[in-house]
Amino acid sequence: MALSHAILAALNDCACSGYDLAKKFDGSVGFFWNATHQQIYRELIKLEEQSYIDAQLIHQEHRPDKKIYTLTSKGEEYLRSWIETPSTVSPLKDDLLVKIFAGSIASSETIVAELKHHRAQHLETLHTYQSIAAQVFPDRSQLSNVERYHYITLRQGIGIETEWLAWCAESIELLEF
Amino acid sequence: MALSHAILAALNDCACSGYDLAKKFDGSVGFFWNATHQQIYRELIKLEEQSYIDAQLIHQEHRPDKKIYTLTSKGEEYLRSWIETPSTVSPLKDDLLVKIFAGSIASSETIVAELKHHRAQHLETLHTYQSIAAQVFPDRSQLSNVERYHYITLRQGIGIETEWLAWCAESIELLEF
DNA sequence: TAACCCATGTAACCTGTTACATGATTAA
DNA sequence: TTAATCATGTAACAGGTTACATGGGTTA
Repeated sequence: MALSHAILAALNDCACSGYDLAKKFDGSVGFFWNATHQQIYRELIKLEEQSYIDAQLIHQEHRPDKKIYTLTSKGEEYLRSWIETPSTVSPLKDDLLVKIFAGSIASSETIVAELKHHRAQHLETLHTYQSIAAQVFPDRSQLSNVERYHYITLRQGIGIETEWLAWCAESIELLEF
Repeated sequence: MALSHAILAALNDCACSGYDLAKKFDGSVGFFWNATHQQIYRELIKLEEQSYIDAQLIHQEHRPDKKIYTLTSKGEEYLRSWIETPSTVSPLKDDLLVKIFAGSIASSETIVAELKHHRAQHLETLHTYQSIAAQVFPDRSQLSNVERYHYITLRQGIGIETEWLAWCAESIELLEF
């Protein structure tokens, strides 16, 4: 039931359509929870059946109609009670580490190339996070309550990506010399 | 098809039964790929059908019989070719970050308590990794090829857990004062 | 004598992925 | 005129979770 929580969290941030949500899941919430548009549409139907969200049909000229979803008070209560229930650390699923674990059956050049490839991806993600930090949180001493929480999640991304980069560099060195 | 790779990687490390694999997925490979025993048994059947692994039935007195699975050369080739195919960074799925993203609908005490709870879990994991490092890799200048790769994955765990701890501490401070 | 370990499995269900489908509008 | 954007959906399948089931052996 975790996709539902991510959707409710996104809708709590701002009411929007399934299509908008799908785009949000490519940024913001999507940085720590990924989902395709099909999953989102399916989940929205269930959430509406459970009265956690309300849909308002918006008729548009020259564009397909859309449904704007809003959290109901029941949905908000449900989100809050989930947040208040302690959880364990989310399990990892990481391809790169599986590859490196079995790395000895390939050549070290292959593994080093893959590490460099991942280093480039992490560097790009770090740059994305840093530019969001500069653009949406230029003044860290003046954060609203909502902003402070968003900023904390951004800091996590920046810290973790920085750590990945350091580890990639260290591992490449260990394998090249 | 990623569980299959994790199983092949585990079997490449050492031939074992489904039951042993399930235990391995609570440590070693399990640190970066989790799976239940039901998933493992189901996947083993498929891998055997595809001739990526071979089963040898071991009859035991006073204990249920068991099947020891070994990688075939076809399975090894398949694992190697997967490792040689570049992959993108694995997507995240993290409950805590979703909770914090929507943190403003709960009290800051709730969020701080959850951060402390997670900090304790990360500290425990870090200790686990550090004791493995001390016990299985006491002399880092004398690593075999296989050990070097395992050591690199352990270093990742140590680095990431350390970063999580730093982030938890920083976030708690931001919310408490 | 209760609980846990060894060892494997079935069944039902939920979640996630991929492909396909529609149809108008807008920018290159 | 080609591709992308807006907006929603169906269908089939793969992967993951939870509960249930068996039955002997060992440890507290």
